[in-house]
Amino acid sequence: MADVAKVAGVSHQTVSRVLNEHPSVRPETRDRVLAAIEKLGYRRNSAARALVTRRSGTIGIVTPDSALYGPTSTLIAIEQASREVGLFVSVATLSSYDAETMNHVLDHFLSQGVEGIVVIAPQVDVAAAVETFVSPVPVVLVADASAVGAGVVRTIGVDQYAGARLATEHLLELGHRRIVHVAGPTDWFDARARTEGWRDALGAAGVSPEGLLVQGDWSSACGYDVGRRLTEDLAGREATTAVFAGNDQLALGMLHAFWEQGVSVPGQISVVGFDDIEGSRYFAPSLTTVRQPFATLGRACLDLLMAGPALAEPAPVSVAAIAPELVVRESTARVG
Amino acid sequence: MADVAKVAGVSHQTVSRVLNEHPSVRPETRDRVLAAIEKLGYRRNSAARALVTRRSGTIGIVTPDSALYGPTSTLIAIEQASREVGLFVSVATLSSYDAETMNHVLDHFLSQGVEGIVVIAPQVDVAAAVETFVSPVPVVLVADASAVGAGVVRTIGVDQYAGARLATEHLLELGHRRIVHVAGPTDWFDARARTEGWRDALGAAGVSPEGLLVQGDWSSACGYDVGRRLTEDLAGREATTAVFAGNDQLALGMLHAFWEQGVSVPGQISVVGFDDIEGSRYFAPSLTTVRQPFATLGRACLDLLMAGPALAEPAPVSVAAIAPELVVRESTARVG
DNA sequence: CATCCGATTGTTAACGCTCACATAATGTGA
DNA sequence: TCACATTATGTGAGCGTTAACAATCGGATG
Repeated sequence: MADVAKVAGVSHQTVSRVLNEHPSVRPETRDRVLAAIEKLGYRRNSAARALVTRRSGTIGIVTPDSALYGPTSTLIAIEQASREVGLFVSVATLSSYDAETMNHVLDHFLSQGVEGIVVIAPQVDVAAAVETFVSPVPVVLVADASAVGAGVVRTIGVDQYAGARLATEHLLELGHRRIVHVAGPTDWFDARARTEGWRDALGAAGVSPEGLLVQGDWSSACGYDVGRRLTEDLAGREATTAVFAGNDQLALGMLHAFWEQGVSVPGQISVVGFDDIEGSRYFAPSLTTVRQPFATLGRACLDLLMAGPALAEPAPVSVAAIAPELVVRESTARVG
Repeated sequence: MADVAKVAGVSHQTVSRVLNEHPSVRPETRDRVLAAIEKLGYRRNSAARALVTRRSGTIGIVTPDSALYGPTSTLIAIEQASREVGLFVSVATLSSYDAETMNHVLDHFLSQGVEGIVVIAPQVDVAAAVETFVSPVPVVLVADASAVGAGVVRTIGVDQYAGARLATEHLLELGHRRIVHVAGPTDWFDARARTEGWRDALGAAGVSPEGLLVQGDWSSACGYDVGRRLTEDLAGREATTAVFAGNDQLALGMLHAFWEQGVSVPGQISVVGFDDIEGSRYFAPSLTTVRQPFATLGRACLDLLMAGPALAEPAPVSVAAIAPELVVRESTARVG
């Protein structure tokens, strides 16, 4: 910077002013400085800048290391939203969710001078680990509303409960009553909320969920197994006529099982998924599912992060939920 | 740091020594400093550290903003490999690949003091933009070997060509001759290499690729369209008996089209994909495909990045290719 | 004509850390 | 006992930037 100043015949501070687009710099001077910068191929050192301003133009994102659709999509969405507002992101993935590891990661971010931290916390223990941390910069938790505990952090997420109700009510409207739900792992907020939504929708329609809940994980393999088992009691009087899968992968596995067994979907059984993953439109048959608006989530997440002064007192507790959308395709049909 | 020094009754330099695990600090002193750090909740400011050392324990990853399987998986893999060696990552996604944008991003990384940069460059223009950049830290290009140009960067990638040969030879061995290839966008290295592999495998078997190449993109929608068209000429004398899809999404779309039209896979036509995406095992039928070893890629990428002194002269040009693996499932069968 | 104002530019002092070197403390062998 | 390593610690400078304040200049004002 000193070199630039010398070439342009000004002080280093004037160079700094030009760089920061300070208003009171004569256009002529500015041009001279710009020319010098260009000539010397000068680049401002952002470490030095961060040192003095205490800002870095960077936010930190913490995410579990799973490669599952939800967390991954969320990560990408936040990354993109950040780029739109000119922020860079630093990413840390967590394989264990104890408070110590979490603190270590948040420490790193903090000492890097991040201006905010987003924690993608699909699982209960991740959220719990965050609660123990007091941060000088805003922290946003991407999780279900039910994750809010001590509440020093702002929370946002897609309304999984509403999505599940949407899905279940869709099946109910088609006349289904025996609607099995294959749930994801119980330590996932999403799984819990979806199960709740399904249960409540059933309850509202006067249907008992008794015996209709199947505990699973998020995998297609699991969906396949459940599909096989379901096929067996398809003959019975009290046959299942519809399934609400915890996610599209589960649905895919089930579809595969049904296809293999010659069970017609939606002829004999209707299937609804959750996520609208890339390709679910082309399953056999194309899958009715619940689409999560990740782009919206990403932007909302950043809005929340940037709301209020960066170094404010503990942020106001706020919880926001984004409405998902039902995408009706060919895997669901009127019962009978 | 001055505060810590005061509490511990030492100089700031000694604190610095403790933090950097310098050998010549008396254990007793070290403990005292550590206690003071703990007590004060002190965190080292890495901006200041980066300012003077010009290192940050962070690497930068540049990736196109597409949410496609390849780039995304690569990103995750590198992130995980980085974590394993204790490096943090900063991510920048690019939506345009001109040299200016690329330079801006690399600038940011550099001024942040990254110790290395990984550029995920699935497309030709991304790689080209990198070539113009001279970096004081090592740069690794994740791309096909054919991306190597001016060659100031090290290149690594999965051997798409070999994968395509594997896939095509598998079909050839099953007796197929009319093997259509649905290729990805021509500005993608992967698409080009896969097409080449297919063409060469055909050539080696004495089969002309004439009229068998279909230009597509990576989408299921495109696969579906091609599938529909293929169905029409399935009646003819010179019928296509197998398809090598550029990726699994394309394959999924085709499978959907065939399923819809009542075309039996692999009875009437065999299908091979590429990627082995989550779920391809549960397509209808389960998909024969080529698996890319992303975890290996991530680790290799980091090895390459960390090989040699961080601030060395232009790194030796090196190109490494990782062998993919054919996963045979039910979408392929002997012809006839 | 002296004074004050705003626009522009320069000067100096941090920011928090590590590096190079100086100094003090301890041990070692002749 | 003394010179001489060796180990442990302290001192001062400087990394490249911005913030705060000072200084200069050309009017406009009274």
